[in-house]
Amino acid sequence: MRLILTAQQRKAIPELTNGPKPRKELILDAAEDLFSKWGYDGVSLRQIATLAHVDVALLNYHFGKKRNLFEEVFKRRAQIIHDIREEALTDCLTQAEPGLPTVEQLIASLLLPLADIAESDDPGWQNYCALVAYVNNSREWGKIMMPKYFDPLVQRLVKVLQAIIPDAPEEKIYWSHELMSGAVMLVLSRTGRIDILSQGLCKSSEVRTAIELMIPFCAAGIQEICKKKPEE
Amino acid sequence: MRLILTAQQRKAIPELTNGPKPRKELILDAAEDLFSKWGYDGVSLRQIATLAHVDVALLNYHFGKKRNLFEEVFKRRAQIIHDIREEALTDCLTQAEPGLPTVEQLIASLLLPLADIAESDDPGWQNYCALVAYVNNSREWGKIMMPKYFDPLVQRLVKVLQAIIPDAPEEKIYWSHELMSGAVMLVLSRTGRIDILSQGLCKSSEVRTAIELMIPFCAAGIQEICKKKPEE
DNA sequence: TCAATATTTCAACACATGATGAAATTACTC
DNA sequence: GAGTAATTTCATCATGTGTTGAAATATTGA
Repeated sequence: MRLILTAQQRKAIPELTNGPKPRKELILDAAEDLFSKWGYDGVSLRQIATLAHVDVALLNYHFGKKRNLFEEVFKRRAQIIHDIREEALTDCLTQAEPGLPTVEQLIASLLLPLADIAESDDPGWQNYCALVAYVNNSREWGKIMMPKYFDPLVQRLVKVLQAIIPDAPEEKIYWSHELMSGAVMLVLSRTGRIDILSQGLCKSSEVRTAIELMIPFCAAGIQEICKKKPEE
Repeated sequence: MRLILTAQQRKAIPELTNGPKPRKELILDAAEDLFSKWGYDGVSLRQIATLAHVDVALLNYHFGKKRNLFEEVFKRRAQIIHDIREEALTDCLTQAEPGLPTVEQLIASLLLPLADIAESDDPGWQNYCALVAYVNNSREWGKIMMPKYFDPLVQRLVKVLQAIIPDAPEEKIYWSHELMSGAVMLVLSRTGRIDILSQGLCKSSEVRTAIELMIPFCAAGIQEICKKKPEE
């Protein structure tokens, strides 16, 4: 049996909405799925090609080397996710005017969009969230991809936090973000560990639950370590 | 030039303390180093053999398949790290008797040993910490390795937390741990991201700094989300 | 000293990998 | 419909992979 359909055959199949997806996107979808689950080195081009029902050589035609395919997968949704979160942050700030939002409001504005995205109907977005977590924890990719697409927003967050908690030393703000970031990323990667640990009581698939708890958790944490210590 | 020394040659070199390390351990050291940096699939047996100055076939002789080598690397220090932390936890509990420790004391008893280990002089321990973070975030390894060597202690932690905050719903305790766990693991993996983000103000190599901030951060977070909400 | 055992090396295997050039097919434009 | 450009397939390359058996060497114990 032949799983790889010709372009003709694919056109003949009436897709859900309208017309077939371009093969270039099928490849990105498959790559996103596999990379998010097994990491860059854990996936071969042939696995991707098979999942996308496409010839291996086509990956090279559309994306060149493997590294570049990975970057394209990451880039595809990076801008979208950035824009959504930036808008939420801006809304949060304007709503608080002429004052400033609370720490909790601020954090919520950046985390709630992630919950929406991670629990979206589109499995592609779910995979992508796990991919971001993978990249963030990766030595090789983190320093290349995150600064470009995610750090600008973090810098804005840091500035606002400094305005809200003016006494806080800058490094504590950065470390606070690091801790929050670790929590977010672990939740987004949905490792299934908490399911085992809690014997089914908690499910790592319930990203929104986790994020809604994370907001007060981190807000309290940040305020705790940034508050003025009593003289010792 | 021949980098692979015979056992004879190796014996001739007076090692720092006493006698040469058995080759089996040299292999584990090299594997630990590389696996912690590049992950399971990112490292080949030949890379490990080269770093250990050892023949490739020797890896198979001592450890069998690659998967097994990885497991042995993980196991080697897992028990040690568990025992250290368990003792610290027990100490914390006995010191608080006949009462209970505070949330902060409890968390500190489990996190401070990690700071000691991660900032140990032995680079092997530093690598190992990053390896634990890798395993914890990994789909394939997390469910296999963590439940066996790390979860028992977490279960004890959960029980004590429930005793300290009796009103807290069990799932919130588990989620609290998940969030803390994410923060710890990101710090232990020392990705270098915060160095870039903060333009050198914070260094991901300073694990102790991060962990000392993390303790009040998480303690406040846990108490915040576990406290009784006012009626709405 | 010598046999038995454990360790280490060597050479090679079958297979998977990323990559590519050329041919075949399809899509598009006039 | 012919001709051009874009897309897709096919066959293949060189290299790297994990793994293994057999030979060589070192170690141990009597």
